[in-house]
Amino acid sequence: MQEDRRLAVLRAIVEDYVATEEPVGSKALVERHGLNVSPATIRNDMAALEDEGYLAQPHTSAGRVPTDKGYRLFVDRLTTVKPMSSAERRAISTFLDGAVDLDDVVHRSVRVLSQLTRQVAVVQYPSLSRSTVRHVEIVSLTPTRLLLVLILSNGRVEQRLVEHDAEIAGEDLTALRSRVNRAATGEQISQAATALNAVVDGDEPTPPAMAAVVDALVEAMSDHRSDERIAVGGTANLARFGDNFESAVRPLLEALEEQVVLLKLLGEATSGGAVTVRIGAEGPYEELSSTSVVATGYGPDDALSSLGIVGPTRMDYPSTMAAVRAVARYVSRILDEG
Amino acid sequence: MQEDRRLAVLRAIVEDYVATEEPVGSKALVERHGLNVSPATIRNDMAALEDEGYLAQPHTSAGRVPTDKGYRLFVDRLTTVKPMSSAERRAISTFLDGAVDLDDVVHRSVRVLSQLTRQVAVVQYPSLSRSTVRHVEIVSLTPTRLLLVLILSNGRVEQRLVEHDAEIAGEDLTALRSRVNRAATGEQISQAATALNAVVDGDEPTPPAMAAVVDALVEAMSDHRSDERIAVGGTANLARFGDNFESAVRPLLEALEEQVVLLKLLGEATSGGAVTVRIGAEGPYEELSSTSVVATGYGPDDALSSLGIVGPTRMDYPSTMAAVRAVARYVSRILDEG
DNA sequence: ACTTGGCACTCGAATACCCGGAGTGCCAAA
DNA sequence: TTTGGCACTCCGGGTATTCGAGTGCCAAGT
Repeated sequence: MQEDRRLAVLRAIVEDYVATEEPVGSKALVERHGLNVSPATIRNDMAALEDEGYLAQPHTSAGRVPTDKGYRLFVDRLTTVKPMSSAERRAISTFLDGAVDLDDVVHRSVRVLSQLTRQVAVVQYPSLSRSTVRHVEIVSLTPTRLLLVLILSNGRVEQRLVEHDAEIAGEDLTALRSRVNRAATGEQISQAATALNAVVDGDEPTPPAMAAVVDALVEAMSDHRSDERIAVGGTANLARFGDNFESAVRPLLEALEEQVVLLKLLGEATSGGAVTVRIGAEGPYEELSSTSVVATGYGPDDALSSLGIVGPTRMDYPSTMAAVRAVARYVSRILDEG
Repeated sequence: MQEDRRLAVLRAIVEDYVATEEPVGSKALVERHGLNVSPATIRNDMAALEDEGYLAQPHTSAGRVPTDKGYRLFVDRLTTVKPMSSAERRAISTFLDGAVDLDDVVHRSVRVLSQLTRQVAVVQYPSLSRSTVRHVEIVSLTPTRLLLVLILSNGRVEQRLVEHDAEIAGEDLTALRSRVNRAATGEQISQAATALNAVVDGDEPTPPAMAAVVDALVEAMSDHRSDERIAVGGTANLARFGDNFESAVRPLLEALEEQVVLLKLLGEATSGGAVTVRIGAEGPYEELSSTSVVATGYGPDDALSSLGIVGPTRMDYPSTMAAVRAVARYVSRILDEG
């Protein structure tokens, strides 16, 4: 009974604080929400919640503010991710449907996500590691220069230049091309790499430049630089951080340029289809103690890559989570079709 | 005589103001710099400079601050772009030499430029329009799907998928490939497009899918999306804008995401090898009235593309211009070699 | 066992006020 | 044309005061 009300109070405080940006007091609370009790009762509850660490007072005789722990409880137990309006759904789909290639999908996703949430959006490019080899093309640019083009199932195209000493005859090149494709096409990228290496070590006589070509391909496959690419958008929304520029915005801007940090943050989210929320100092980055990350995986099994938003701990979690989830779904669908 | 001193005063004020961020008064001026006159004299000069619009007073009985016009005169007539220290030169070259591909060059450039100037750096990707076609590859993915790979002299690789109805025999494909390459290879991108179109309209019988292939290639060539790409870095330096977040930083962040605006700003700079400076409201964007752009072209003839920085009007122009110029030169050199 | 009204208390935010000092403009003398 | 002198202005920072929202606690009520 009382327990129920306490949770209701916590929820109400979170909602009010998110909306007003000001510590919320007992009186205002009971007025704004339909609690049928007196302010004094609420005060007792608030005191209890504070003891348990869910609320905090900026200073004596000010209203209460949710702590990280309070937000945590809020998102874990008090939140029902509210569905997006059909208008929003339509906006997402039409905007994303206009994309012409992979890069464009990513860019549009960042954009729509940042506009929807009015936060800084972050989208990791689809990672190589899960995708399969669709085709390998080998082109002779000059007598001693080969261009390798590696086409992957996720739409990404990597190319490498290979120099070699001996000239290669046309038919050798054709043979090389077909052998490489036989070994790699259709394989997941990691298997493809080992399969290619096996070809070189095998019994069949290998054309002269084979080793160099295979090396370059394997390197291109295991080069996860493109795994690490990230698109960021909506930085202008940082303006709404309002106060504490030096303490909050600057470290965030720095983190946004340090892709490693971002990847770490997003990475935590890739597991299991749900939307993940990291609140305040829960992560290992102290400088980001006043920011939260809402992220989720996307792509097949939600395991291809991840996307999300970064914002102040004081944010509208339900809407934000809904937006992140919705965008992730649409992106997944589009990647599936493409 | 007096004219000379006035200019010296203007220069001194600009330098002091940039360094201290505070309006500079007559007394401080004559102390800090070796002017051999009394403060009263300086006051007269300052009053004159104010009449002419080069200085302004934030309020009565405060020191003077340069106006945009003042900065303009400063960069136009009072500035000798000071050479970079050899340490800085070395830093630039070693950092840039580590780049592995075109994207990497661009990214590293933004990075080094933003660190050097402690401003927001902006680098436009090398534009297609000036580059030549190095090679066109046509790969048959499935019987009815062709992959076109267009390799340009600036290192960029564009690819397009083409669907067609009729199946294409291997020798037809080879013929197609060689004819396309004969027409396009080595040509500037615009000429290549017209040459390709000419092939289709010519007398020789054209293989069935020729038209579709040519169309796709021409479209890829005239698709200037990659012209419009831009890399931005060093946004964390915006923190040093200090005051006026809403009025200055927010519009800037928004502009940084509106690539069109950035391109416009950079675009002005592409002409004639020198470093261009746009100060405050000189451009068409009123929201950016307290920011300056320092930019220059790079690449052969400095006409390939452009790079620069965006920062507050109150910035150290000589150093900044030097840094921009130095980075542009190194990037040009690297692109030349690659 | 909760809830509620009352009441004294706290503390930040806003307001008013004052003061010092840096800076100016102007004038008369050099 | 330069310079010293002088009266004046005005911002920034410090202090005092007030105001009010909000709290904690207690005793009474259900």
